[in-house]
Amino acid sequence: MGGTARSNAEAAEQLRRIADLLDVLGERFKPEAYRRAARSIESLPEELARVAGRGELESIPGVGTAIAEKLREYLAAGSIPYLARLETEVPAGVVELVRLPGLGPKTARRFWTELGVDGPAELEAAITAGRLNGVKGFGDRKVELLRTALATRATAGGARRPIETVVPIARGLVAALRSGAPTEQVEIAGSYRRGRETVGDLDLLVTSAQPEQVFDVFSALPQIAEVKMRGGTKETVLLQGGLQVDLRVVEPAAFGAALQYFTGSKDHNVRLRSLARDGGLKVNEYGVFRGEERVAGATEEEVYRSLGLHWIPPELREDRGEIDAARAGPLPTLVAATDLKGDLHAHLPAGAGAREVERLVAAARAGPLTYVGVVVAEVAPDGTTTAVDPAVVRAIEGTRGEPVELWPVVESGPGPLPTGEGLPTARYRVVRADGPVSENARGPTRDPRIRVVAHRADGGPDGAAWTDFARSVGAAVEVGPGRGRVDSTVARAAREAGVSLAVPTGLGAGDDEVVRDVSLGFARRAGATPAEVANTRVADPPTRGGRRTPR
DNA sequence: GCCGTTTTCGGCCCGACTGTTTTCAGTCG
Repeated sequence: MGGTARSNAEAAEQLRRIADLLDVLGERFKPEAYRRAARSIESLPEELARVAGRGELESIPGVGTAIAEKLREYLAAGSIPYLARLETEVPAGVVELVRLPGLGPKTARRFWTELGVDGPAELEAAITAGRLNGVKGFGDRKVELLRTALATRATAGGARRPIETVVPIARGLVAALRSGAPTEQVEIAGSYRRGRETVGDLDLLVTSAQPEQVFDVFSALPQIAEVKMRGGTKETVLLQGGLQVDLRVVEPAAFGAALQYFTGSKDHNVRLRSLARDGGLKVNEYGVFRGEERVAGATEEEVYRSLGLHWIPPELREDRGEIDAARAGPLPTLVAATDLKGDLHAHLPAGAGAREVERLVAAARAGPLTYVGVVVAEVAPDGTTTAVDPAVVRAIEGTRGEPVELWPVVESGPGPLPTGEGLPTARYRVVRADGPVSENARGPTRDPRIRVVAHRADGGPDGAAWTDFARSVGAAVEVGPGRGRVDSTVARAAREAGVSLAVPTGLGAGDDEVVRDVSLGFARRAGATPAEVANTRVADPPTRGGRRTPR
């Protein structure tokens, strides 16, 4: 395979380009079909080529005969002739026009076909030359909006960002609305609530008897850079830093319906609404209706119940079979913060002494956690070892039998552990997936003391190889944010292969709760129950073969 | 282009907001 790998992400990108082009060509339903297939492929837990190898492309939701054929072309040749043909029909600049805020496919097509304007630069020139004056549908205000869109396109903050960077911002906004505005309920909906790895914007939902006052307070918050739009029930703003936030005010009787609606995902909602239609009901953000009568709306539970479904945790609302499951019976209870009884992998700050050990114990006790695996020595890829101060090791060992036990841990790469390097005695190993997990690396690594496989490093093995490795040594896979994150897709594949997950609690990290909650979100998106998470167990969890390490 | 415990054809979620509008089209989420 020359050049870039034929990744699922790249295949999805090809389908999205087809969708964009079809949009401009005025197709009605095809673009959404291609985008739905793209989303589906992106969240696939395995490589497209393997699915294709089994002849199962058509079993991917949203992929039918035509798209499957295009995917096969892509896998074989790295390109799709249909896409190439569309690209000759539509100038590239016209697709760029659609990316400008407030400008959609209809307008882009008009610019292109009626005015010969086929790109942002050409549009800029046309505006300057006054060629839009007198064109139907383009008054002064509209032209001004286009000018602004063109001027800000380079600095658009529209990209999705990692959820862990958005959590502190979101919590600040919620706190401000709860304390400073006349609100009753305040929740964040959208992909944030679904715990997605990345967040494109924030959807805030509140109930209030005085929407105008809520908008006034919100508009005046110091973190808000610009109010983009404000109506009677919703307001859209841009924060400093470019994150877009939509705030909606609804009445209490509709709060559950609105929360459900704005939590999504889009595919989940589409399926839910067609299910409702089949049952003679209508679902919108105000409730579930039979004719004029509202039969549900105040809580999410009653919305789902009125459709004959058990409540579905937000993290599972991706139209991957959860609706059928919720019709058949209650869904499994997913792991939650209160289930976590310990942390298998924590670090002390560099140069830590006995005081930092005490601080860690106090933080764990507040958790409340009963054990913490603390890294006392790290082996770098070149074999050099960095160990904590011997006094710290003694302090850690001194917690044996205490309400919070600290367990000394060695962290290394996947190879065999160097011997005679002055390593402190460790209870178990945390392995960084920072090198190739080949057979000859795995063989000598068969070490029953490997408990956690963590930190997928850049350039390290992919999620599947890593999961295989974890299974082969009987270890749990650590999920969570950050560089080399293990996202919910990898975690789901691991869980389905029978591998336990480890959820970091963030002890010793800057903001404990953010790391813990984001990691929990990934585990929940993977469908993990408490029993499938290693650090929900109270005692020292069993290693491979169900044995317990000697205590 | 996809999809089907009413369907292999005829559907495809639905409402808020804006601008240029005297009744609606386009965009967005």
